[in-house]
Amino acid sequence: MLDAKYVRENLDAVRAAMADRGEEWDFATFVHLDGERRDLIGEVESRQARRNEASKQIGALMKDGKRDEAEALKEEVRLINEQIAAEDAHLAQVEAELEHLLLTIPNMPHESVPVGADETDNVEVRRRGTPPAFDFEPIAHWDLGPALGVIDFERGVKLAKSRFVVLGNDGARLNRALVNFMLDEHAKRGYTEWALPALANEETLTGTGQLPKFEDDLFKTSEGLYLIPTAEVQLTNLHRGEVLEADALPLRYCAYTPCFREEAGSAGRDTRGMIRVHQFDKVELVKITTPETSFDELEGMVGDAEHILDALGLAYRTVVLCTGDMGFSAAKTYDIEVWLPSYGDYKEISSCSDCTDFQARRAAIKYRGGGFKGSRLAHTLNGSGLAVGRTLVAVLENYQRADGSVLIPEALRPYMGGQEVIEPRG
RNA sequence: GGAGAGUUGGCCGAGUCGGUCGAAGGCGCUCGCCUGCUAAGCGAGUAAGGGGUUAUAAAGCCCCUUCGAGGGUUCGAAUCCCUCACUCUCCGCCA
Repeated sequence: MLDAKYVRENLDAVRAAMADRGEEWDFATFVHLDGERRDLIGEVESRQARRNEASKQIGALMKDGKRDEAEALKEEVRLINEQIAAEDAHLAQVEAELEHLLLTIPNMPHESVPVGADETDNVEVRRRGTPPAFDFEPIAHWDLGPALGVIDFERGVKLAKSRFVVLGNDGARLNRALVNFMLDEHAKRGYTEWALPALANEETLTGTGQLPKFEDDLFKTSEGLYLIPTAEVQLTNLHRGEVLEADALPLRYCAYTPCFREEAGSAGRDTRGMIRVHQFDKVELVKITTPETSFDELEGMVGDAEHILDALGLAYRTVVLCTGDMGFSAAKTYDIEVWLPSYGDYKEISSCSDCTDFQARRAAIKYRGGGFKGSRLAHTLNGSGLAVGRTLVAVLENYQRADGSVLIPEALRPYMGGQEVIEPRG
């Protein structure tokens, strides 16, 4: 959420930013509601001030036994209250509309973000590793997985519905190895690990920006709770409504959770395999920091995510998303894309964003003690480190061999009981 | 799921026959004084959000709201009434 005052005082800049994002937003209604709100507040408050004054006088008069004078004042206050009630109702309606409007405007892109319309305008910042050169025709994971007995698409559909998958045998074990490997590596780099609820309430999802605008992307329970689409939601909201101490920052958190996405609107995209599914595992990184260090922390977070790919020996490239491709809450986002032979291209495996104070304002995450009076909004960052399902896919596809087996990257072997190869079933 | 107790400022904790309570006291924190260093001591300040004022710097000043949330009674509610949420204790159930 952007600050109403900021929008009011920087209308042109915000308009330009929304144009860069390719976003429509109702500026005219905002200006109207914002002005109306302030007018109403002025009126209501001056009446309240008069009422408070009169009430004090009544108290004093009653003490002095001047009943008649007190009664006259009581009558005046009754009238004032009627006026206040009417104006208050109007004000509440205006504020609700304004609030809703503000909750639907995306974050301002950082000045370093390239302006562009869509993913073709993203800018590559680095490329590491070399895609494997196969002396045989590599098999896509949607064929390789079932052949190895490690991925079962049909049974995922049977148990739940389409776009759910089952991992079995060495696949289940590899998945667990990846989770543990990632968490251990991030712990070494200063991230504190958390275990979190897989469900979250409306306030939590509003805090990080999924609600109210993107409810269609979420699974919702009959009790009004939502299945989390990412651990970012929980890690960031851990400190919702809190005032943190400046010297405790930055907070660096990580967590493994399952993630649930309705994937509404993506029918027909990545339909084969387990690239886009309703439930997947992810290790998430979140930082809460100060405005001064936030963009440095973003660079560090990207490095932490890339480290996992380096350690697994997977080829990848890192891109800065342009204004038109960035997510709702982000001021700047780096995507890390891993090489997938089945796509013959790099495919997103991590997305690291600096949300500046956008989520902090929604979630009231503040800090104090930074050499200023009172408290200020913190900055929040989040990044995948990494999407486990896609990492598993990348390992299978990139480490496959001519005989149909898959070599296990050395870094993972300690997590697989020393196992070095996944052999075809049978 | 049933019964009872509770929910006050960064933290702890006073505060019910309704007004002088945004709220005693303590801790913590900030500034100043004192002090060979440290410790202790002394003085002042220290909730949040919003509106206005000012030069759309900072500070200040004025006003409004907020004592879990929402509603009610009243000229006036932290204090009385109702509903809900959460926490704790006991019982039940259970991995």
